[in-house]
Amino acid sequence: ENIFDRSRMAPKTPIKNEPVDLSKQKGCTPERNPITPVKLTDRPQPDPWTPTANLKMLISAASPDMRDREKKKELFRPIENNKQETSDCLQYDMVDDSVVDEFEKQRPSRKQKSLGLLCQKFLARYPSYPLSTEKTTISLDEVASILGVERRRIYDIVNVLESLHLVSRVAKNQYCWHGRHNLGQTLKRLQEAGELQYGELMAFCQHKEQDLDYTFAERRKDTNLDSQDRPLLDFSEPDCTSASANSRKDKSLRIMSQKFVMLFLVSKTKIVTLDIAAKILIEESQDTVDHSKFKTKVRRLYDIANVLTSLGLIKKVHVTEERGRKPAFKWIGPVEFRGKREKPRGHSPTSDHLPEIQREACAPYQTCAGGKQKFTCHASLNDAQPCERTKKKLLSEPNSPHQGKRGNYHSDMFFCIPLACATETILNSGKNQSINSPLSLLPVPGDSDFCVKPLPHTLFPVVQSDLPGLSLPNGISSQALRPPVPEASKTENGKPTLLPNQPFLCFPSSSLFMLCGGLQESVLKESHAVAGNAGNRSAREWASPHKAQAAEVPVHSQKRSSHPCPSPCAPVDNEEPLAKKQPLEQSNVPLSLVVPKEPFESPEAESTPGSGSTSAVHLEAFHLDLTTPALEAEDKETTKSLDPQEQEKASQSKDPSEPSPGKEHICKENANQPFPPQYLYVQPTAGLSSLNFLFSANQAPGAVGLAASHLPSLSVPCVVVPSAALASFPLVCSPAIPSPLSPVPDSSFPAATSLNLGVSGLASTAPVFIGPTAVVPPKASQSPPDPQQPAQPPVHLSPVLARAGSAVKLDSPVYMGHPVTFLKLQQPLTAPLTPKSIRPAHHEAFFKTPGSLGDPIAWKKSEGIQTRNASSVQRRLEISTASTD
DNA sequence: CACTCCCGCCAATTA
DNA sequence: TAATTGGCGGGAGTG
Repeated sequence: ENIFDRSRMAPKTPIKNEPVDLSKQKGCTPERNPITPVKLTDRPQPDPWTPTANLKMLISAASPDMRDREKKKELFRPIENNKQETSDCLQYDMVDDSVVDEFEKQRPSRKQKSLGLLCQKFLARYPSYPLSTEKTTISLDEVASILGVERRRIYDIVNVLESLHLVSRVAKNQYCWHGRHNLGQTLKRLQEAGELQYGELMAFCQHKEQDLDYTFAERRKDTNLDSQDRPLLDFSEPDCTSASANSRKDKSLRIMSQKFVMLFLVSKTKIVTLDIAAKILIEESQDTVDHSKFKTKVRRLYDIANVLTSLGLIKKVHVTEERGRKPAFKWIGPVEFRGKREKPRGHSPTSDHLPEIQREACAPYQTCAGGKQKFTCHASLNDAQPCERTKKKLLSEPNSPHQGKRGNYHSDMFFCIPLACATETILNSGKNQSINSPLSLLPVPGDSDFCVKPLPHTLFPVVQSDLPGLSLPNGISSQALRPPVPEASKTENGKPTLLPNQPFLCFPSSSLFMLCGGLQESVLKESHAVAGNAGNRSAREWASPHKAQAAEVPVHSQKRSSHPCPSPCAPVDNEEPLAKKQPLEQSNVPLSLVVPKEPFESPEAESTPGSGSTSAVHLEAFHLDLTTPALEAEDKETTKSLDPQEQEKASQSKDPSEPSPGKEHICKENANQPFPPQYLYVQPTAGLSSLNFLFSANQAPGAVGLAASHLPSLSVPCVVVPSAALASFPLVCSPAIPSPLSPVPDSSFPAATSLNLGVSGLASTAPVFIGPTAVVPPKASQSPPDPQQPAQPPVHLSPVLARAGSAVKLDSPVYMGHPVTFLKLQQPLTAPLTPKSIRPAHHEAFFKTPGSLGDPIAWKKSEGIQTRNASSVQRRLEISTASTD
């Protein structure tokens, strides 16, 4: 283990010494002895101190120069070096502070011992942007002794840094320092993941914090899913990670850290209050939040916040709310990640980084996939073969036990993220650009498949058989997913008319998105014009990622450290859409928490993306499966529920408008459809796998019994589409209503959707949208009735569905005509956001929905993963039901 | 008193 | 079994 250190260690060590001093900089005078400063004050005191001091002394004597030199060397880069150097200088200065320290020494105040200060010292020892070539190893023992603290403290720091991939565990006692080169990507991923998981929540929070809290509690179950999500977060680093290292289970601190960061990234205001964060982060299933638990969570958040503060990512602030002033933290780090701001230099991807880089750039998906394939799939979306692979995998794997495993990693989850991104975009969509990308995103996953495939096909009668797959839990996810894919392909092939016959369709989250996208079309269009192709791509990629996720799901990922993928999506995403999107989104809301994005966004994008993401996260397996299907659906799905998928596709195709290019094809085809079919679309909830179902207004409800078993039986025209990427399956019920969508201008998506559906076959009159997405509202408004009806059916279908129904009820009150809301969610995403236009409504809707969601929770618990899936589904359902209107 | 959050026990995991 | 990790919460420092 030490080996690594050897070469570098020497130099570094010295450096470290200096750093110590740094912490004190504030103090004042610069003096040389770094050692003295902080530590002295701290307690390490006598003993430790001495030793440390000695070391420092030695270092200072000899090393200072060494260190500098070395650093300089490392720093080769001009620019970065400059910065670093500067920092170094600072450090030195810090050291100098020793004088001041002396004063302080006498009384080591608590502050001096703070984790934040300790973290600063720790960070001072390493370059923010280390040369790629050089790997810096960190010896915990060494650092602990140098900094004069117990090792336990170092763990606190390292765990948080690890969550951001600034370091990775190489071996026992050994961590590898990566610096901030990939911070941008990591943040991006987190943002994406956050969108999926927390988008909804954020929205809620904004509206009703308290409610949210409750919601959260309810969702906690879902949260479990979150745990699964973790993986997502964990992007392990390729290089350093040692398989062994990862093992630890969950590492709450790591996960919490990532989630906490996600909240900031998802929050429009970039301000997160501790209490809200704690509530959101309390994963446990327990509804009741123990006060003690809450306190513990808050303690941890402080620990994390201190580290993040030291990293310059957040700062402490106070939010004055009605109830009073609350401690909060504001994100002051980068908001846009494309460029990876953090990485100043164009650092070459050096050895260490390379892997990651590659991942990011090209392979990211693969990487993530841990199951590389997954990513591949992603890519594959573009490439036929890969996709197929993924599909296969999905098919096979998904079914396999793994599904749920989180083990796999989160990375998978990440994949999902793309969706999230999309969502975000959507949110932003208000803004065209962003929107475009989002749309594209949404569509992408499925799109490519869908689009490619003839939308028309999509409509084939739903195969009930497919439904089975849908059946909740395990089977469902995998199956469902699978089917979709095949279907998609099939759709292309030919099963065009699904819709007509089928009462309802289940769309993979992706599909949903698609739908949403449709709604957003307008937006998309706008944006697309700009982004157009690019958007499509992104979409594809995303889609593929989803698939990948699905695929990956089965695969386990590495343990914590391994993160496979550096966010595949990121690369792509970052580029166009994301950047655009994000900015927009954020800007919007002032709320303390994340606020929902723009109304539009919320609706579609979110729904879709969110669902996808969510599902991915939570359900992973399920979602994955589902998603996969969508994407890959062709292969798999065909077998199973191709039809549904197709429908979904169709629906997607509807969406296509949004999606950009590829999708558009589909869309066009779909477009043919006169208009939105009526259906209810249920967004998948945020993180979880959500199943999106489209119910034809007509059939709606009852007819469709979604229950897994039912589905098949249902001869209904339902189509279940696996959400391609995500697991979530949005449900759409097409009521027979016609117009709801049309009204929805904003939500082009809905409209589009409806159209598609209608065209596809659903004759349902009024389309109802149920779903998190905002889209719904418009539709909903128009077709108020639907929601309920649809809801009922769902109930039949599966518990989930039922819930959905129930949820719907709940929702209904909330929304006025909006159907909305989604269910899911704990963290999910939520799509909550619905479209901007919707916003007001959305907000409410969301909230309300959540309430409805509560029921779902129960379900969730019922079964782990499955539950999750179900939950998501349920949620969706609920959403759908809710509002009708 | 409320907010922070240090400290370190001790369980879970590893080696 | 010993060592490493890290969850957790008592309770102290600060304002």
